[in-house]
Amino acid sequence: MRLSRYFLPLLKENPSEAQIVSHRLMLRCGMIRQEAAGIYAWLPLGLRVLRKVERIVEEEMLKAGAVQLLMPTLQLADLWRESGRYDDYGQEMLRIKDRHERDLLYGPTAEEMVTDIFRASVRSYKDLPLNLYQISWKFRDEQRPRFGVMRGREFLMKDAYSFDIDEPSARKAYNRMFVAYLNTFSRMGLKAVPMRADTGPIGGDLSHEFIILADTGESAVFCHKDLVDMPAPGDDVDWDNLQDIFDERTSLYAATEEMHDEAAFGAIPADKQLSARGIEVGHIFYFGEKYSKPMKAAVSGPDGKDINVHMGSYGVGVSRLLGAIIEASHDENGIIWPESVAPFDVAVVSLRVGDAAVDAACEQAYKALQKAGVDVLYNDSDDRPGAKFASMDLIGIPKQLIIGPKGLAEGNVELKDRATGERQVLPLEAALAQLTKA
RNA sequence: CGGGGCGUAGCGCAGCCUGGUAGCGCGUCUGCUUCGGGAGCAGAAGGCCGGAGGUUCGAAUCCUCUCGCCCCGACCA
Repeated sequence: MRLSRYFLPLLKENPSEAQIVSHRLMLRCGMIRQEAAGIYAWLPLGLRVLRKVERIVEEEMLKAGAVQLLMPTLQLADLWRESGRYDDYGQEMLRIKDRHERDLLYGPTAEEMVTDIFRASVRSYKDLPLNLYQISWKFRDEQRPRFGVMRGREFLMKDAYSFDIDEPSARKAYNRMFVAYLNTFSRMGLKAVPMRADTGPIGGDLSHEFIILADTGESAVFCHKDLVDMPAPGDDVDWDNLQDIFDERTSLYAATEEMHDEAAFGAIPADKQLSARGIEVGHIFYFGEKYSKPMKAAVSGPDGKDINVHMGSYGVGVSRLLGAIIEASHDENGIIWPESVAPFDVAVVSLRVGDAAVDAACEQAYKALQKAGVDVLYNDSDDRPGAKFASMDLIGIPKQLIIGPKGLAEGNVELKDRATGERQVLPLEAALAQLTKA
């Protein structure tokens, strides 16, 4: 992508409404634009990151055996009357009437609809276990949206729903999501700690929140310090037998404020007690027959009798994750994107647009990187060098290939690492070899 | 939903108290000179001062009502 043909509306000054660093940086980088309280347009740079985060979520869901579908954002109220939640949900649910005066709602979640889809097509226990998920826009009419995409009213959520024949099988499904979540967040450079959590209006009796520790987090959390740096389990696991991993991660104390037990926390050795704030990026629930029973989602068991399916649901705040990643990875100059979610892998920075040698070297680099499948942003704007350095640092591209007349005269370019600040001076070919070898 | 604050140029703000031709910085456009960490000079464009009523000869400024946004709490992925 040539910057001169791109849409990247950077802000030099901090917008006054943005209080936390991720919100400020997302606005300054031209990733998002607020259209109403808690409602944002995703500008090209923000959308690129959102898509990369989505892709990681999709890949990890696939490994865990979940199947992607896409349900409508508008749902019929009648479906929610079946489960009883139409009246329970309150004003957070955006209610709409169509031209025939039918009650609709903009989905804040989709347990009812996925259960409806399930019960229409699945009749036999032999089709289980099943996990259906989607990544789609949700709307919750929050009383007080804030902090940019961290608490929007409209937000992108991955929501998965598991269907099993009985509780032991459902717990295995729960464990698969538990492990998939640890791997997902780890790939984004985040340290997520699973914590015992309240189930809220989703219902049920087993629930964990995945928390990123950050001073700007909205929740007060308490946990054993050893959980924070515990590495993710990775892909090389037995997906049908994850109980040991689950037990390892849940035997140490970790709870959100609502579930906090001061006595149990106090029993942790003092130097291992961690009381902090956190950002909730994922939340998983097991709730058994809460929906399958009232909505009559049953399958025939081995003995021919109908059995209500045992369900769980599993959410990841995809748009919120962008805020969490930035909170976890930035410095005074801007965002430091982990390579896995960076909007571009490499920025080719021309220090003298119009200089024949510089232009030729930049074009050569741009084409070679594109050909190698590298996401490259070619900064061919006629800004002065200082302005380019500042803006490329601001938007946090992991590698900057800096090409200017002085270096070229000696046969060299400069390769800069955004995270470490480390710079190498080397010939263009060597730099390209490094950038394309991965 | 309780409490507080703010709406003036794309962004950040001053002007309002004490009514009298709407300003500053950044950005944008033109030209010239520049060019390795947010350049300099010269010129230019851009605002029904959130909206509606009212008071007044005259309202960004005073009064009333509205809409929107932000912050603190309560609530929530």
